[in-house]
Amino acid sequence: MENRKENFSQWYNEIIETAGMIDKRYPVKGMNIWMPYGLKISQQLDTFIRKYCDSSGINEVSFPLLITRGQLAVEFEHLKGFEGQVFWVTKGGTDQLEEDMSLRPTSESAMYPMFSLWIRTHGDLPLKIYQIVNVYRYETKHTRAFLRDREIHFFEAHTAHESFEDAEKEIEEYLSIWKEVARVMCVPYIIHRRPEWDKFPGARYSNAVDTVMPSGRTLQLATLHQYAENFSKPYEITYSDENGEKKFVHQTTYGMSSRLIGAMVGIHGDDKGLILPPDLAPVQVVIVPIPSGTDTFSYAKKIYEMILASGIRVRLDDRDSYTPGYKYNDWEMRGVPIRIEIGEREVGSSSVTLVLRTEKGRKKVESSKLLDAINESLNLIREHMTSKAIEQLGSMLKDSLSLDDMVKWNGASQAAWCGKKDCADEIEAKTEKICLGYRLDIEKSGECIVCGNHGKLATFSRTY
RNA sequence: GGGACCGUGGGGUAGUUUGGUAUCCUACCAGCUUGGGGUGUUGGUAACUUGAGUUCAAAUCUCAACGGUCCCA
Repeated sequence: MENRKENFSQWYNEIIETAGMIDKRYPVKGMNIWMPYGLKISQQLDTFIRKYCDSSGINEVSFPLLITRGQLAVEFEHLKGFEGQVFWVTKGGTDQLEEDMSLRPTSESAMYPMFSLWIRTHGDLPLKIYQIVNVYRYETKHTRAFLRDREIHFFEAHTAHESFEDAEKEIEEYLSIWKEVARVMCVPYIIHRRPEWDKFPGARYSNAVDTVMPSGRTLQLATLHQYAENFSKPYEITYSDENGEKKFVHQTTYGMSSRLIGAMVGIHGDDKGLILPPDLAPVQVVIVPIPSGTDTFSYAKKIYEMILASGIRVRLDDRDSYTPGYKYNDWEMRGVPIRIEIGEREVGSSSVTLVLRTEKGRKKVESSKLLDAINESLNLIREHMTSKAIEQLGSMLKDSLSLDDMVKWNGASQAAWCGKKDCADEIEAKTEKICLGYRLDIEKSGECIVCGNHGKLATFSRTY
């Protein structure tokens, strides 16, 4: 296993394959196979996302994959923002299609023509839907599993509202959903208002949730967009208000992707491999029996049944061809939060030995108190992971007082910025760091690090 | 968008400079052994990305495609 700190990129590439999350050998660039372990993690996360959306009154739908050229071209900025990274279907069988169709790069242009049919009156509003589907982007260079794929496992929520204010409230609501998602991932984050030139194509404004990877590059985890009437006008999504007046709806979107998985891998892992948050780990507890003269296996099986009955995701590693030591390393590499060792000592004393992935050392627990001990340990692991990740994020974010400071610092840099593109461009030219925008979760003003005019706290970094 | 490097059994590699018999580790299969931190041992299976070119002869040289990795905008 590569050293995570010194060679993060290689470590990352290696662990996602050896842990059995994906297989990168599929012969299409940027499209990988989700292997069972990786898929389970992703599905587990989707389950939480669905739960939070459903309880927030956003309903799941599923739109077709193909979008006609005509649909895509309705909103000019939107089309322009995506042209160059769209996959096109131009043939059906041997016939040229009358109209080319794109593999959705995102679903605005698929959904909004339908919105204009579905929405008639203010009684139809708000309309709130989401889907979890694959989207396609023709990245020509440097694909990277989970972080920059051509086929992307994607969550997108779309809402339509009567007023701008209602839409603004929805964006607040998105943020509370995000906080729940971040909590189960144990991933800390910072929030930005993206600069004008970097907002989503067609949006009024874009807010983004970012985090910092151990490599010092920032990673965008989620985006929350205010569209106002920018899409409802070209797509003619209107409703009649109480006075019978025709009005355009105000829209928002919320997007997340498998980058979340990449973030978890990168942020929590160590030189031994993955460390998975208890809520998302496909296996929360693994039992390793240690063969000996006495029958340790039946006892291990009993313990297994007991844990299983309590609803905890448990696995009994009864593989005969591997030694206990091999299994310890194997499950640690896969990031299983808790390991239970059962040998003749445990059988004799009616206990088990507990090992936490986030801690050194072993604990002996009486089998009668085991379930409580497991639940406590899972909580402890959540706390360990969260606090360590927060500390790590803090250490990757540094205030800079000059461009020289910024150049010297390998992580993300924070500085006051006046908001002008010229200044951001100069920072980028001299430091190779991109402007992520103003911090939305911290209010702080100061003199722009470039021009000295009034500015607010912003983040600059290399990005994924 | 520009540039560099790379592609050898399932994974990691030696061999490429100087063209000629493909190395080792790991994994896998069979057996014995072992088991509280990656058991040991014996035997076996398995590879030169693809296409075109140069040549008596190409993993090795040339060109292209595809794929991978990194750096710079």
